Amino acid sequence: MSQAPEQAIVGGVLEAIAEHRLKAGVKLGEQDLCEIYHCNRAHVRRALATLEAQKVVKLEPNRGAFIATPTPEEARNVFQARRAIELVIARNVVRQASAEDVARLREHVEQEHLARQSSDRRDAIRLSGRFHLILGEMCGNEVLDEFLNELVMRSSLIISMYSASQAPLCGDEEHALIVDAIAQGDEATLMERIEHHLRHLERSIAIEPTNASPDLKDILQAPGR
Amino acid sequence: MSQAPEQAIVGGVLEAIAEHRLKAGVKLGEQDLCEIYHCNRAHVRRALATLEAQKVVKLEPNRGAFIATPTPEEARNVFQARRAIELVIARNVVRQASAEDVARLREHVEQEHLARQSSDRRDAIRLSGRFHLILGEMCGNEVLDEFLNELVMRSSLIISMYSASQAPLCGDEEHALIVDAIAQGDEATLMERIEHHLRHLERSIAIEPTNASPDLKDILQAPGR
DNA sequence: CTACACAAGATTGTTAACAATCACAACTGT
DNA sequence: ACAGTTGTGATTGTTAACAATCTTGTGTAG
Repeated sequence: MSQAPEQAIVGGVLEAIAEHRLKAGVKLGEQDLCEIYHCNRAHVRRALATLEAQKVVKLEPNRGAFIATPTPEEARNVFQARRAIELVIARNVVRQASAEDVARLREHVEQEHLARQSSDRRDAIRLSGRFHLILGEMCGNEVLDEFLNELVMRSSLIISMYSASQAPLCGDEEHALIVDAIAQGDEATLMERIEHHLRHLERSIAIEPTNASPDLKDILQAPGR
Repeated sequence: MSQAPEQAIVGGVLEAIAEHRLKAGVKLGEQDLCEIYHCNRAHVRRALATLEAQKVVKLEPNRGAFIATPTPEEARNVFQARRAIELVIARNVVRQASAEDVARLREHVEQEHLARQSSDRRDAIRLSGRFHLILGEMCGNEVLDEFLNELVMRSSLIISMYSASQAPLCGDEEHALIVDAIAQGDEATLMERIEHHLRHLERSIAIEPTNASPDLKDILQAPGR
């Protein structure tokens, strides 16, 4: 089977969520997706099944597919799971990080800094979440990496749903401090910083759902695609 | 949309894996599944997409769907992830378990004991894995519970793939000792026992793939379905 | 103005048919 | 006997069409 259309749809939806272009509760109409991705409905329906298995989308019988809307309890569960996973990932990273790994992380933090200064908010959001995903890639355990990917995506939905104003970014210096601890091989400090960072992120989210129903075509066909 | 056929297929496959009736590498033909579950191919293809998203099945273009075959590295990653997840779950359980929870766990351990004595191996296997899933249900965090479900399922595949002889069950008394620690609210002991138990299970698996290609109809239409 | 009923269009659910690809058996040549 | 080629049937990939359900707009009554 050719999975190209399915992969394009799944990847496009996940990316739009990561960049906060696609919000919780938005309806993903089958025909809309067919037109956006130029494919047959069978591909769309399969991609939606995949997205549902990944907790990205909720399929409602006879009504269609909607981006998931996490409850407050689910939000708390996601952040607890994140702390569990990211602490293990961090431990793996600090134990095996090479000089190249550290340089890559520093480079990424620098890019975050530049994106903030250039007021490119979408880029800053993407890079902010991406920092955590790079740690997952480096930890040497693909299972943990996959879980982290799912948790970061679900965090994105939670953030876009429960942030009254603009989505909060990770603290300005917190990523840099995390990289410092990795570079120094200081496991205890690293764990503290990761825990502090994630609790800080969780506290920065107020429980206020925002409402939005933007144009699907604009979102999924973002500039640069 | 009516998800009944899709759910039946996904549930049936997962259950067959948990009971070691369905082994790593087995081909799941679309037409076979249509006949077994009396549904149209569209349902089968969607269920297979779901199973792939859950890492249960690997879809190969133009060749079909095969039960996943974890590599040795993946096996190690799964067990490391399991230790990370199950330790957090255990901590949650010991902090919030009620008297009813403890009674439920003791009842379950007793059932495991009876299944072992009655030589009902399939039941013993199912109950053995189920003990861990009950802890997940009790931990009050559905995200962790979902991850645990996936990890236990993948462990089942690893066990059925890498065990040269009969699938090892969890140690005879280890579950009972875990329940004791929960009953006594002894968090430190519980964590030790969980860690020891999981490392014991991991060590009991030899890296010897077994080969089998049994009849799909017999497996998915097990007695009692 | 509000509430209810009905109809029409939109959307999702389902199926069957055809196209494309692969696996395997049979045949041929060395 | 073994290796290579070809053909056939099986299986997967894809599409379109029809059925079923839902949503929305319009009309009517109070």
